[in-house]
Parts: sequence; structure tokens; C-alpha cells
Amino acid sequence: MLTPRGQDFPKWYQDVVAKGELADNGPVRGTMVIRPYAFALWERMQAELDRRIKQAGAQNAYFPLFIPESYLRREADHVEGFSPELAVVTHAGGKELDEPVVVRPTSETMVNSSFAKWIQSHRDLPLLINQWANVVRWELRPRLFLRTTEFLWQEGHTAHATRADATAYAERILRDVYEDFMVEVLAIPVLTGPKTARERFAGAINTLTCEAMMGDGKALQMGTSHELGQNFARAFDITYSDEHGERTHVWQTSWGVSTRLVGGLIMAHGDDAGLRLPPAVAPTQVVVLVVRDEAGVAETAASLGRELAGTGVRVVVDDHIDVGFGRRSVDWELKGVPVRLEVGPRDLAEGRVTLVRRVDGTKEPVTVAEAPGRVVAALAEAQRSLLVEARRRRESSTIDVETVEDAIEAARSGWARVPWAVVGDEGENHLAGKGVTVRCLQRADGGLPASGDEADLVAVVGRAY
RNA sequence: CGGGCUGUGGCGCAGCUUGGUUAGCGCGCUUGACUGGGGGUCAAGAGGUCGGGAGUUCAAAUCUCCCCAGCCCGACCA
Repeated sequence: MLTPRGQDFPKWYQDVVAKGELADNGPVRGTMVIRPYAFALWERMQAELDRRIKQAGAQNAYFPLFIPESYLRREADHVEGFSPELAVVTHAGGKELDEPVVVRPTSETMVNSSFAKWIQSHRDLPLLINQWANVVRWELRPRLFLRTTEFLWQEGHTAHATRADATAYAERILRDVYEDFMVEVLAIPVLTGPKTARERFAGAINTLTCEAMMGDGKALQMGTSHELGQNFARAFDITYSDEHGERTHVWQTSWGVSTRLVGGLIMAHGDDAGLRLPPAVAPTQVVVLVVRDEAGVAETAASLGRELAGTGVRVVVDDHIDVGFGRRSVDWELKGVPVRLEVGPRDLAEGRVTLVRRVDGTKEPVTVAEAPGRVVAALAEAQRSLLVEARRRRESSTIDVETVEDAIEAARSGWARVPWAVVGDEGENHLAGKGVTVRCLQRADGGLPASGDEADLVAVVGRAY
């Protein structure tokens, strides 16, 4: 199951991709074109994320795709961080542009040029904006879903009156939106904490991250929430008049998660037979599979389908009996549908159908009457057990070490927790030379430190996608 | 930009080191029968100027040179 093979994706991932079920075959160099099934996954994620984002008080808006090059130059770290991966438009409208525009790699500069005009008074704060958009980063090495040239994401941009407000909001997004979503919906446990200065977002004063372990023991950064301090506020002159009439620069955050989550979901839960989807994100939660249409099988299946749909379950009735049963089972398995109800004449003669769970592959006969209730229970169980399994795997693949060398050794198959004091900038460079990075910093008890400068922090290190 | 690899029916590959009948295999496809509770079985078929060019040779998928195309690994990263 998900044996690490160098940088290779698991075999089934390749198979799924090759079948065209999830996406175009590789990101090549161009755009990420999400095929229907993967997009359905993204839509489910969007719905769950959007709800949480709005609960956190942010409202959706949309900003332009093209950013004047000069905007990016205003924040020194930001432009330095993104320059190598920008797609720049030099010609438009049939002529060469006086000033090139870049295709947004992220929208801090665009949004903040607006914030500067919008924000006047302390009464305008906090300003909490979220954008669902596509962005482009000309990465040297694309990886399907995990790092595509073009990707879809949500990016939040906020402005606050005080540093404390901004800090609190960045943490709120990390916890109440991202961690909650990843754990409760995706069933993927995540470590949270600040990045080291080396790994920090270009232009941020602090980058908080959600780090998940994939099936092969490697790490994936699932989402980030940045404190931007006053860096952009100064660069774009975003000020407000406080209660005393003083002009003050705002304090800001930005935060985002992307279609990388689709890849993370696949890599975290998938097994050799394909995807295993937590019911909360599964576009199809239950498939009622007609084995053969004899003795009222199709009618029973349709009726079960209606009953389940009536209770709010996302259900599909598969009555394509012209396709062999084995082939259809395998297809649904590959797609990770959490629960299948197999309806066939043999069982039905005894008033039963077969309930199959994707997570552990178990099959169990249930009566037609009790089937809907059992399905709902099985869905809840699937959601729970995927999380438990992922958490157990992460815990058994994470060890405490005391030296950088031991950390490198441990990172061959999982993560290591090592005192940040024994790593430091030098140790971090040494790790990087071995392909190992500090994923995040934590307090010894796993808590979120106020900053990376706090004493007695623990660095969680591993290899990353 | 460095390092490595591959081009052979629709798809995935073997054959090449050591040149030799008619270039094989799996999947897919066509036809028929039997099947149908996990990608079925049996039988019969269709489908290839071996990436392109030049050369060596009695003889080239195989050896030599040139060209073209694609992929993988490293640096970058949501």
C-alpha cells in the first residue's frame, strides 16, 4: 500500500490518471484541466470551505486576473519570491504594452491596491475578503494536482487595526476554517504551526501551515495562513484614521488552500484499489449496484435509491447491466465511493442486499428494510475510520530524535520531531541538502507558538511533495 | 540549466547486448458460443513502411552517424 518509490506516485494514482477519470494525463507545462470527477471533488470542498470562511466573517469578491508588473515590485520580498515563476504578458490589443502585466500568481498586490482606496477609517476595519480564483505559477516541475502550472484556489485577504487582531484572525482561519475542514471533512489529520523563516511566504512576517502526512510518509502542505504585518500596508500605503485621528498602517493577513487538496485527499487515503473518499466530500456517497435485472431487482434498487436520496444521501443507481458486474464494482471502487449496495436475485430471494464498505472492503448482507439505516451508519463509520487510520499511521511514522542526522534517517520513511534549538538555520540548510525540510514548528505539547523565536520549540521535519 | 532514459498495431510493452525464416505478447477491438454475485471463458479474426534520414552488410527493429519527438531525476513551490 502506497510504498514509497522515490518520487513516484503510487501505481494506482497513475492508473487513475491514465484512465482519464480524474484529470488530463499530467499537467504537462500548461494548464490544469480538471475533468468532471475531480472537479466534483473540488466543488464539494469549495462548498464546505466557503461555509466556514463566511462563518469567519469574510465575504467573497473577485479581482482582476492581470496585475501591472509595477504592483508586484512594490513589496521587495514579494517580487523576489515570485519573479522566477511569473507568466508575463507583453503584447495585447495588437501591440506591445508599455508596461507588461503579469498573470496573478497570488493577488496580494491587486487586492491591496484596492484596499488602499477602500480603507479610510477604523470603522472600515476589519476588512475581510475572500476570492475564489485561478492563479498561475510557472513552476519548474509540475506535479498533477500537487503543483500544477495553473491551479484553482481560494485566497483570503484581510486588514486589521492592530497586530493582535491580525494575529488572532490568521490563527482563527488556520483552526476554524482549515484544520476543521481538513479533519472533519477530508478526514486528514494535520499538524499546525509556524514555518521557519526559510520556508515563509514571500512578504509575510509569519506563515502558519497545515501539514499532512500522505500514505507514503511524505508531507504535504495543505494550506497556509500568513501574517503579513505591515509590509503590504506600507508598500501600498494602506492607512486608516484611528479613534484619535492618527493615520496608521493596517495589519494584514492572507491565507489560501488550493486544488492541491484534491491530490492530498487522494494521496492520504488511497490504497492499491484506488481512491477511498470520506463521505463528507464524496460526490457519490452510495452506489446501488444492480447485479442482474431479474425478479424485481431493478425495481428494488430504484426504490432503495429513492429512499436514500430522500434522506439526503448522494446516491447513484447503477443499472448498467450490459457492463459486467466485476467491471462496474472495480470502477466504483477506483472512484472511492464509500458504500455500495449490491442488489442481485440471489440475495433478494431472501429479502436481502449486500452492503460493501470501501474503507475496509467488508461485505455484509442486510435486509432490504434495514438497508437505508445501515447505509447511513456505514457512512458515518467510514468518515470516522479514515481519520482514525490516517492519524494512527502518522503517529506510528513520527519519532522523536535529538540530532539532525537522526532526523534525516527518520525522514526516509516518515517524520521526525527534533528540538529546534539543535537544528537552527545551519541544521536547516544541512537538512535541505538531503531533501528534508522543516515542515513546521510546534511547542513540545503540540501547541501553536506565538512566534518562531519562542524557546524550546520542536521542529517537525520530513520529506515533502 | 545540469544528469539519465525512451520512441516497435488504438494503448502498454518484449525483442536490440551477440544482425538471419513470416517482428512477438498483454489490454482493447470484431464475430460466435457459453456465461453473468469481483475487470469472465473458449474459439475464430482484423490491425505494424519497428520515430525520420543516411551509412555498413548478402542481410538491419537490432550495428554506426545525424535529425526529430517525448519522458524521468535535481534546483522552484499552494
